[in-house]
Amino acid sequence: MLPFAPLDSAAWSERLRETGLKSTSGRVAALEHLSTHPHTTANEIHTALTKELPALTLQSVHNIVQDLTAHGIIRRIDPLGPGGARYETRTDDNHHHLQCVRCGRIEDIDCAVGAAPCLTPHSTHGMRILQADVTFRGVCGECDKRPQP
Amino acid sequence: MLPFAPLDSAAWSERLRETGLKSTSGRVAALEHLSTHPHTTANEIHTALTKELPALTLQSVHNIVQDLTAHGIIRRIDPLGPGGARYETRTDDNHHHLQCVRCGRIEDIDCAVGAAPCLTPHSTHGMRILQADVTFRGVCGECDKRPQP
DNA sequence: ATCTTATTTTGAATGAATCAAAATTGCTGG
DNA sequence: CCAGCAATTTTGATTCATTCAAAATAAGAT
Repeated sequence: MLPFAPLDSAAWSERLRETGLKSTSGRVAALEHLSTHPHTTANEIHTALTKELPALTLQSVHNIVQDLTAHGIIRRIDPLGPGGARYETRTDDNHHHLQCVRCGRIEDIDCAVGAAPCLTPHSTHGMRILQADVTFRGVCGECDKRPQP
Repeated sequence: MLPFAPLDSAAWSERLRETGLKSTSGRVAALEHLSTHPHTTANEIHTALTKELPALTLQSVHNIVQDLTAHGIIRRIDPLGPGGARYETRTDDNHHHLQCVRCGRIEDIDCAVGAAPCLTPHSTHGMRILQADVTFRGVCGECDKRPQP
């Protein structure tokens, strides 16, 4: 079970309108997919939605994730390594990530503190700190069983 | 003053050979540039070195940063937003980053704990944690003065 | 000095993301 | 319910970062 129940399409529509954005089938479908499949790329979203929305183009998916990111409805992450940007719908809970250094898999992990910023640096270089992004790197169970290549 | 004195070219040559890599002018120049200009892209390295090494191609710089990363001599970071991968020579001190959300500038910041992992998550999803990557996001002094666009 | 092999160059190709203009769709007010 | 405006998507092309393969070169060992 996900820590946050994924919203249904009506709820996503409402959220879009509240934010001043139009509710379109592409946006709602992308949000539904992202909430059940976190950390997916624009490409993966497009592939997944092409069955129910054959007309939706990859460029539109790029537009969608960019617009939604700019309005704070989704969050962009740029994981280490190849593969491009990934997106997620959990934006306000200050959660963190676990990434396997072998297979690249990403998992969510709740923040111990909860509120952002959950850490504060010693010296800030004159910067006003808003939040701390934490990514734990390690080796996942699957990859740990397998001998290294 | 940098927290770690940048190595001179002889020292970088030695470090390369110790690692089992050949010491080439491109690699040494890239390492010298990276140690004095942290968080630069392959493109920026190439542009900076083109004066002293006109024959060095961008593809070679990509080869170089990839090889050096694979051997742990430099570290790759993928900052949020556009612009591609960046690299740095500080690999063993478990330091963290500050990134301005407006201009994208990145600064180094020493880790409070020092040894990796400096944080441990509550639930690990069965993953063996090696280190914690922390990036503080905020608004730098420069951008805070300027009114928002 | 030469030989072996790693590295760089050359030239081309891929993949992610962006841009501009035309077509379409959602939503507002009549 | 229909018309009209504006936001959004599509279409088509382009840019940028990165990778690939084969040929040329240079580093370091013998």
